[in-house]
Amino acid sequence: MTTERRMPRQADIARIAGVSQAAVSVVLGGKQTIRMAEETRARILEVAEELGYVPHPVAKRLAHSRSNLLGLYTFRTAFPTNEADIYHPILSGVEAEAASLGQDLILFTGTSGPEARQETAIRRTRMADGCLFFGRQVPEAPVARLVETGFPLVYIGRRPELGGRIPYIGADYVTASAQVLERLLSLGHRNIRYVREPDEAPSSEDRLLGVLQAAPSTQVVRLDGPDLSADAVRSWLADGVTALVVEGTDTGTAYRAVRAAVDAAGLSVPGDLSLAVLGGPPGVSGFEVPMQEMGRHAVRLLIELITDKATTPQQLLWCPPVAGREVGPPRSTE
Amino acid sequence: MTTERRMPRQADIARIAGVSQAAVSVVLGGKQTIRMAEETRARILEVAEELGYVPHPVAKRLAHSRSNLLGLYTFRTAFPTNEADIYHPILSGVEAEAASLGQDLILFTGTSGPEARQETAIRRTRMADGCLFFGRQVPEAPVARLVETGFPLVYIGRRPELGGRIPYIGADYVTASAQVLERLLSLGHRNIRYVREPDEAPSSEDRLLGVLQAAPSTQVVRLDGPDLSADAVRSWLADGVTALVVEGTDTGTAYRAVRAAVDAAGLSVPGDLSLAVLGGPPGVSGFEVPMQEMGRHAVRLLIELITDKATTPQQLLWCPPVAGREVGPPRSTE
DNA sequence: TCAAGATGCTAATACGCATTAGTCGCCGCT
DNA sequence: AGCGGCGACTAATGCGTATTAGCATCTTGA
Repeated sequence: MTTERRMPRQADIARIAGVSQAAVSVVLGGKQTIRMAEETRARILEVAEELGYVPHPVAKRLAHSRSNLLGLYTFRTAFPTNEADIYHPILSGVEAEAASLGQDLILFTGTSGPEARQETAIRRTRMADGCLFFGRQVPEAPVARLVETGFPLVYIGRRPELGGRIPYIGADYVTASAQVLERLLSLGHRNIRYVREPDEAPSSEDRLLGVLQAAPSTQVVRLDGPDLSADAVRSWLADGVTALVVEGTDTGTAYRAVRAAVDAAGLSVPGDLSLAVLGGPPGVSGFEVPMQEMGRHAVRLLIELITDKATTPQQLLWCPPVAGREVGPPRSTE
Repeated sequence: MTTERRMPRQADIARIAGVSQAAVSVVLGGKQTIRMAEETRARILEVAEELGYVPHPVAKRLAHSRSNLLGLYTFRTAFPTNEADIYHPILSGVEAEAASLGQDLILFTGTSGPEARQETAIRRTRMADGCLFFGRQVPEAPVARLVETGFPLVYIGRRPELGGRIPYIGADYVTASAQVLERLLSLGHRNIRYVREPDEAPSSEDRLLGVLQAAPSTQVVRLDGPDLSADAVRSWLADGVTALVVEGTDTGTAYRAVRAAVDAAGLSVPGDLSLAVLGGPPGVSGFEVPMQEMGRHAVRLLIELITDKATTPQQLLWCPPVAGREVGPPRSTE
């Protein structure tokens, strides 16, 4: 036996309190710019309380164009069944920051499907005040449309596309990578090998840049699959290599491959060989990608864009170095 | 140099195509009840495509239609930093089903904060076409309001509150628990002890009901903290107990406590003692709570409620039994 | 030839709120 | 007396869509 009565609206309050709907809006909206007799204000508040008035969020949004909703476009599922979820910390940061700023989040589904579905999902993006985009993909046409119409969006991860007009929060891989190499150099390593993932991406280029900047003589090897043979590692060692630096990514495949090969070759780390990862699992020598912080900053930047207060729409965050146990002085080759 | 053009609306399409806004709405809305010349319809669609028209979801929703947005109210953070996240599989199911039904999700933030904030968050719930609620908490007043005004909502987990008017998707703990006990009985166990969590909840009562239904002579013990002593377990064994059944919950504290105590007592499982959990970690003897399925069903039920097609607004799902390695025949006490 | 019905569309309005541009009465001042 | 100004409010409008009632115009059939 549902009562099925309507929710009270401002008009109801107005009728009972004997004022206009506008008066109700003014009082409940807490506007100080408009004067209202203390008595009337009190009466309105009283009636509102009595009726259990709750502003209708949709109407509110339609009227003043802010919904306090931020979009989340993940290009994949936001709650993957897969345990090792690299985005999780970012999302966690996003949620925390959004909560503290009073913003709710819209999760767009169908972002991982075929291109046609993806595109309709990108359109739906507009129902939020602005949208966060995750990951490496940039569907140029639809994203360009968003950017051009001034729709606030922030990518997580550096994006040079569209002539550099895409706002983003990235990590400063160049500096962080350079620092890792500098540390190796200062420990005495002179023959260092850098192992890249097969994949290309700005974050990948940035790491390489940092590596070569700090240690131009570094030899670069590109993995062509998810595996690396123990023999390959042995031959590097024979060439005098004393340290391996591995690209770290979402999937961490390169690190796993290298680690497996090194173990298979029966080498001790860092006794026989130092090993560093550029943005790897927590605790491993190299540096850490500040995931949570990226999420938080992305939300802050997005809000700035929404409120037209953005100062720097493209920011790179500092990655804290990790000493770890995988790096040590080179084995004396004498 | 942003173009800063407004998003096109129906009125823009109407002007260009030389028809009324209503005509545009009719055509784009796919209404068959209203006749429209094939030519006009084509023209409108063409213009819409050209302008890249996207319906304004908020306006759509205000105008008594659907926005294809489902709310998610978690009473805690949706992306906890904590690794062991019991809700994750549910959320994963929700997301998958929502995606396949073309629904996006709104994550309400601030749902774990102080009561006042929680209440404003519950209000915001109306932004969506309907909302999923997670967990044990039922803030009676605001939820009653939602239910009474006919706002579609579905709880995940059985909820007897509000005179049983809350729609939910739960798990059939009674049957599942009874089956576990029946198995123990059929293996020959006669002296069984049931270990409950300190906490009370419908799901907790259900399990107890099932236990006593299948094996009325079962002794019930209630934990009063997160720990259990090895001595307690030893004394049970001395009393002739051959099997322990443990309540399983979100946190899994009871199971961990019992497992620790049994190990500390130096007992082998199931050699000395059989051990079963009512809804525990995957693979452990007892039964499994179909998390993913609950998520999926909840979404389906919510959609049914939204479209007024709900047949059974309260459903309990079957929990698959898990044989596992922790249950065996009782030790011959001769 | 004219009523009845079909066809193709539009005008008007609702949804619930925020906001802007007033309106109205009254007081103080010259 | 007349004017400015202020305090306290309201009327009107917009936000972008969906829906309903209804209006021309065109076919038909008798």
